[in-house]
Amino acid sequence: MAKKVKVRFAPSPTGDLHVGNIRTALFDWAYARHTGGTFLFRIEDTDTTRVTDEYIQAAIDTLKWLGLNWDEGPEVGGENGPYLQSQRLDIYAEWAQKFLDQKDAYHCYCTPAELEATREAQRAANVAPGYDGKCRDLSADQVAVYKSEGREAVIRMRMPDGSTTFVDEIRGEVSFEHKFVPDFVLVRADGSPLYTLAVAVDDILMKVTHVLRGEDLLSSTPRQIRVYQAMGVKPEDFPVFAHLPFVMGQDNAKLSKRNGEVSIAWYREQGYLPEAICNYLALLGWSPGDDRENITMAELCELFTVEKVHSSPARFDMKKLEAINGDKIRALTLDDFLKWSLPFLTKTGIIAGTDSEIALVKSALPIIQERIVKLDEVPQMLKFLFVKEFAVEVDSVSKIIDDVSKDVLKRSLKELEPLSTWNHDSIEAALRACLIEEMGLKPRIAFGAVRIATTGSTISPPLFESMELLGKQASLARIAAALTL
RNA sequence: GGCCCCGUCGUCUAGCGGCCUAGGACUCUGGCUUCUCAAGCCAGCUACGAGGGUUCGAAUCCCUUCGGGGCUACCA
Repeated sequence: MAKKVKVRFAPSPTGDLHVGNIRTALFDWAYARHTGGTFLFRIEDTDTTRVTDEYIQAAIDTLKWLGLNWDEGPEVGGENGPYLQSQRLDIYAEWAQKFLDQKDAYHCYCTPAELEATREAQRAANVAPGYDGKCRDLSADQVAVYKSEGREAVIRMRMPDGSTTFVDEIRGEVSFEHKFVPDFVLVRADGSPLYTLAVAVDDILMKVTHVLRGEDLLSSTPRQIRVYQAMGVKPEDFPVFAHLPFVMGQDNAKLSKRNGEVSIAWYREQGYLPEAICNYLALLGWSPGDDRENITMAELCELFTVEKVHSSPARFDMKKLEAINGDKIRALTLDDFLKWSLPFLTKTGIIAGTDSEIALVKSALPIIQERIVKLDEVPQMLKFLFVKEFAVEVDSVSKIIDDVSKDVLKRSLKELEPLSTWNHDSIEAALRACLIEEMGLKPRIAFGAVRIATTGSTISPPLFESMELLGKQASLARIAAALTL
């Protein structure tokens, strides 16, 4: 019987989680859910100079916001914790000592300057750069000399001769000659562990069965496998590796701050829905195999297999994300749309959040739902319903001060004033009768003037519905005011 | 430089030897609809990096080449 799948997402929060990280997290999560396995979330904070508590918290919040819930990890705990590597230092130290005792690893006293000089020479000589194994077999005397010089040692893993071959679930069999995989550092001179040590130890100790991660880690896999071997793990117990293709920016370089907005926090502020982000990201490097593109989280879990993941990198396309976000917004129920919209309305000060305001927003949302792509457009769309001191946009004023417009507005006022029933049907019937039929105007001319007068802009939600929501009193007052411009 | 990965429309992709005069989606262009903006509908543009093989037949298999990317840290 196959082992129960356990997939881990293990970011190193040296900044806000970005699009690439999230795509990896999404695939990890989807694979775990698809297989009925466990999704483990681990924080790789061994580089204390770059990881901050704020970034760690932000990573946790982002995953939660996206709905990528984890079964083991920060906040939820689990039997293989702790899940912050900074809290597991003693574990790594123990293993490092064991490797030392087994002679799989050794102390290296070379200074950074010496290592740099070696690399320079190798480069100049056109040979593979990397540690030359100088400290592999130091005698006690030599060690004593180094120590007397005040040198501090790092712990290096000894790479034996030969090669490492493993099967990558996405790329097939991959092989590395050890002469191109130099002895690597496990523990810094200050005693702190490096990624190379911590990642391998944790994946084994936390019983991870599948490692789905970015392809930048592909060439570090032989090192990871070397640590498994030193730990005494049998090959059949190694995790399965699958290296996901990159998400690239417009300029065909790995996505970074330079080539586009990559922080998920930014997308959140712009009004993208988590489901849209996940749907779009799912399509970057993966497809269900048919023409389906609108995929829910539940469907993703059902359909996701590593087999369908690409081996080639994908370019991030904001336009397509926007299109999907628009689709997702249109598919929202009214209550959900309201829930997502409210924060944008209050944040911009359009509404304070009173019950009556919320009720008006709720009745107005249906008429804007199909005309926005992002939630941050909601305030602009509904502003006219809430502004205390209404004014026509400066650019639009000139369009309603001509004689025709004045006539339209005067006539509208006269026709609307006696209306006893104020709804979009009655408003439309009244305005059509007088402006289109009697005055013989083109609808876009006639209604355009009324639109500017009542909503303040040439662009608005449907006019009659807008006027209904605005109310008779305010509508008429605005038309009257427009006549004085 | 060395090692490794990758290569279908502008972009994301379908395709796993004949169903391909290469399908879908986004973008773009034109049109329809229309009270603005959208949405919706219709149409159009545009791709198998190149060169060799293998085969009756190749986007699909092999080789070479070109191009892109990653790694080459006491980062991850």
